[in-house]
Amino acid sequence: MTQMPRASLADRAAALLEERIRAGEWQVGERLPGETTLAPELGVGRSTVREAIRQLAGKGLVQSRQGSGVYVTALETQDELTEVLARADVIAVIEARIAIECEAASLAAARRSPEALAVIHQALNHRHPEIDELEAYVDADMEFHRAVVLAADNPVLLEMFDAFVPRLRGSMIEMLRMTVDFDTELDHERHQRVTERIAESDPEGAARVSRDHLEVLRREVWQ
Amino acid sequence: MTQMPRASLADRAAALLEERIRAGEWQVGERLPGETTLAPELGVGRSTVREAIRQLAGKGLVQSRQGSGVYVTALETQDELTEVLARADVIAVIEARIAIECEAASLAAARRSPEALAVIHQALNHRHPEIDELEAYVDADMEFHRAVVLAADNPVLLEMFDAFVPRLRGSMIEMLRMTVDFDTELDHERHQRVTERIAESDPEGAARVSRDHLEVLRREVWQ
DNA sequence: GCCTAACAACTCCTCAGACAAGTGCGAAAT
DNA sequence: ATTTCGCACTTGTCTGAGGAGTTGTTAGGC
Repeated sequence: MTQMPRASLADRAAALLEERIRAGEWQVGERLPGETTLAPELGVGRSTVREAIRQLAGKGLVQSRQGSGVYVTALETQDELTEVLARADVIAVIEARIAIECEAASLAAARRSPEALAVIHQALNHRHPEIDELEAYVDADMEFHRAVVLAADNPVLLEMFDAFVPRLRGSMIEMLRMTVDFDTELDHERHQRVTERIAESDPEGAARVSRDHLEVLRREVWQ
Repeated sequence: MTQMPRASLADRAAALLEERIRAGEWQVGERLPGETTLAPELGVGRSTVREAIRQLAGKGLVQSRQGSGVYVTALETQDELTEVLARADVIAVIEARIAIECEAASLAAARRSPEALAVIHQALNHRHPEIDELEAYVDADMEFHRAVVLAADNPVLLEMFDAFVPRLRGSMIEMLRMTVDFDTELDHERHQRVTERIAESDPEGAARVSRDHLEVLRREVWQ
């Protein structure tokens, strides 16, 4: 019987690093120690550290930038859809959002479960137009839209929506920072209209209002 | 403006190898050429080839065995979306298809590139209502719908659609086998209407006709 | 005080060469 | 015929040397 070959040093180094990343030793976006630091720390040569890092890069956990360092990009391995999303431009993502959310709003209106409606209302109340911090505003916005998709009671649509969020968050914040005359009152009003249509069991109306809302977003970005 | 740093040699080598693997140059279980062969072939050093292979190993495409070689273990990485799709029931998938394809038809009508339109027409001609083999009929159907999504010119929508196809193919074939009085003439006519709306640059019409077509499908399944 | 340019000290990227460790095959010895 | 040995070939690992890009500091000019 042949002995099971123990895993290579690079494999073990990769596993060790992955464990430390998942444990939260470095947050997403943070930089890992340099190769020359990690090598003696892990008790291996520099090229072995490099191969370990490449392995994690293949899994989508880290990303290296020449001259700068190796950065944590995610805590879980990313799938193909998020990979496509990372490359796609914002317009394409918004168009896909229109597809998902209009249908979701329509289905939500058709199904209209009282519990799901309560979640939507709750998310709507979190969306104060007065929120001054951009990040909090965008997060509250995403929470509302997710509640709508959740109300559609379709796991496929939800999975797709969740793939969008991390990609869009940054762009939305940046966009709002650029837009000087963004009317939060008007924005909030549009969300209220979506909620009303769903509450009234008006699928077509819900879809239409959702579309109008997101088309505004697309135009904002396009300029 | 700062220049976008081009991908590293190792990244490009990995992409090149991945492409050749997916193209079927080596079957699952087969051995890749040795590092010392690949290095000059790809025009890079041996360590660079090693890092490229590590990257693919991280994605789960290959696996290396010391003293023996590097072997192909899979042709595609298991996607989270496809995992969800595998569990989701057919109704949920069709609903998601409605979301994607209506918007895609609408965008296709709005953009209406002559080349994409030609592809749609070609796919439509492949869809003879006389096709007696169920599998061929469904494949021709999928080809047509994919052409529509392709015409939308949105990589995100296309990725999602492609995730649907393998999941739906089997169910569609089974469903058609059950449906005794399936009217292929009527089915073909509906596809023609979609094509016409796109050719006429009528986004709303294209979306509406697409929806009607898929709603029929949903009702067929539901019963 | 503010901005810019040059610089130094990092970082990762790539290569070449050397040797270790494991595999597989064929020839030689039994 | 079977076993053993050795050789060729594979991946694994380390090191040293530059190349290339980034970042922070510092000196100089405005």
